[in-house]
Amino acid sequence: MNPYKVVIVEDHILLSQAIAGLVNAFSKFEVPYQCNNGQELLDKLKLPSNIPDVVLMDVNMPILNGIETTGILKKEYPQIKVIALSVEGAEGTIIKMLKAGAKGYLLKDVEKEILETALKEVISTGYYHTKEVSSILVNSLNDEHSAVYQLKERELEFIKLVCSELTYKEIAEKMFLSPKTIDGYRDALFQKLHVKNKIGLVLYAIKNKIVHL
Amino acid sequence: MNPYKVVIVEDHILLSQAIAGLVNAFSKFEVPYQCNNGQELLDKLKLPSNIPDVVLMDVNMPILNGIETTGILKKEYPQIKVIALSVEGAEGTIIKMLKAGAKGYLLKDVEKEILETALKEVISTGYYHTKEVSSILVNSLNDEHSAVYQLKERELEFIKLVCSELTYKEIAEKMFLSPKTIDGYRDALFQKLHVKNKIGLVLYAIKNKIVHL
DNA sequence: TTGAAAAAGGGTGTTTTTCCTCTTATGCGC
DNA sequence: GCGCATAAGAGGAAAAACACCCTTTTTCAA
Repeated sequence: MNPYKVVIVEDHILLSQAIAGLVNAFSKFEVPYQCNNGQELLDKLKLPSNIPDVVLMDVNMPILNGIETTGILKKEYPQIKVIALSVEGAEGTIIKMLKAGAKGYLLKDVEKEILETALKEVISTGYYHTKEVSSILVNSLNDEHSAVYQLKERELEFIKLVCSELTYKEIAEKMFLSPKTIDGYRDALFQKLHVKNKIGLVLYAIKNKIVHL
Repeated sequence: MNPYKVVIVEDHILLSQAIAGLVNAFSKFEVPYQCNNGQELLDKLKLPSNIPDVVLMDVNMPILNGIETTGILKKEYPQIKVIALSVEGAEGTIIKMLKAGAKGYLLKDVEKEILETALKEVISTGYYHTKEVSSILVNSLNDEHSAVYQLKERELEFIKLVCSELTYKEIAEKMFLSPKTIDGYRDALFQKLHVKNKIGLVLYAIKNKIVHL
């Protein structure tokens, strides 16, 4: 039987090449090609012979990130199993990836044996999660960390503007809202996110990757 | 002639193993062992036969990080060439690593050919820097990004307190200073760091690892 | 279609932040 | 001892942030 095709989507080329080396060394798996970002993958997939069995997907990438890409794959190519591969263990990120359709989530500090197990499990059972990810999932079912999912588009926009050193007056202008409405956004978020002031909002935003540094 | 010994110090095991695979594939280089953090390396080095020619050093690691470890190596084992390997391109970090004694600084998104070149160059000429790192070095010689080194202990303490959602009044109490003196700290920092307000201060602190999330 | 909920806007007052200026101390070279 | 730079400390006022309580408009599902 032919080996399973595993495509790596990862912008850190060194890591990408290195993982490809590992996967090619596993029996039953091969890496036909690698991509630097989600858009490259989508371009490749237009040719049916390029469709892999598994995608090892980095989360943070330029142009088209792992979350967006996984979401598109789920719609367009549901037969492809996506395993997320990330340095980042932030709950928000993990949950976003899983919601987008990832079948597994590996932190980049796993050993190669785990990677091989994950590939085999995803092929045979359809999913694979490490203990760490499973426990994070359970913990975040209904605590304040999942609040990020209840934030509306407008609130996210607001938070991003707060993080760019603007005053509320300036934010009001940018969002075409009255300063009073902005007060409302602020007060609502303070309560929702359990923070005391602007600083707390900024810290929350950074921790939950609403803004990037 | 014997191949050069290259030790990888990296807490992300998958990446560590992957890089080891790459390096072992280079002619003239071999990886005798790998470490998960700086402390493991120092333990290993107590046995003279374990002393390598080059260390590929991650920057962010638990227990003993890359900057501290490099500093110790410079003193204790000056013959070992350290090449920093990091996902992070923050100027502050790069400068700290180079000050600590790193002979090269590679971002983890370099291609394996660059890694091989870097190893060869460091062995033969004593250093290797990519264009990116060189330009960062030049740019940061005398602009505001190097300001972090001019910050006094008290100012760092102040910034840390700002980042913990305290008001200036509360900070004044914690630092046993009048709120008006705190005003002075704040105004001085705004000017030094070219930020407009508290938010800017917080962002600066996070970017430059004065505080951690 | 109606009524509950969410979004937008408003008033008023307090607290905190920000900006500008000023004095006092401290050290340092001559 | 004298001038001079430099840092700590502080006053006053304006701006912004924060808190609390309110009304109108829109949305959307029962």
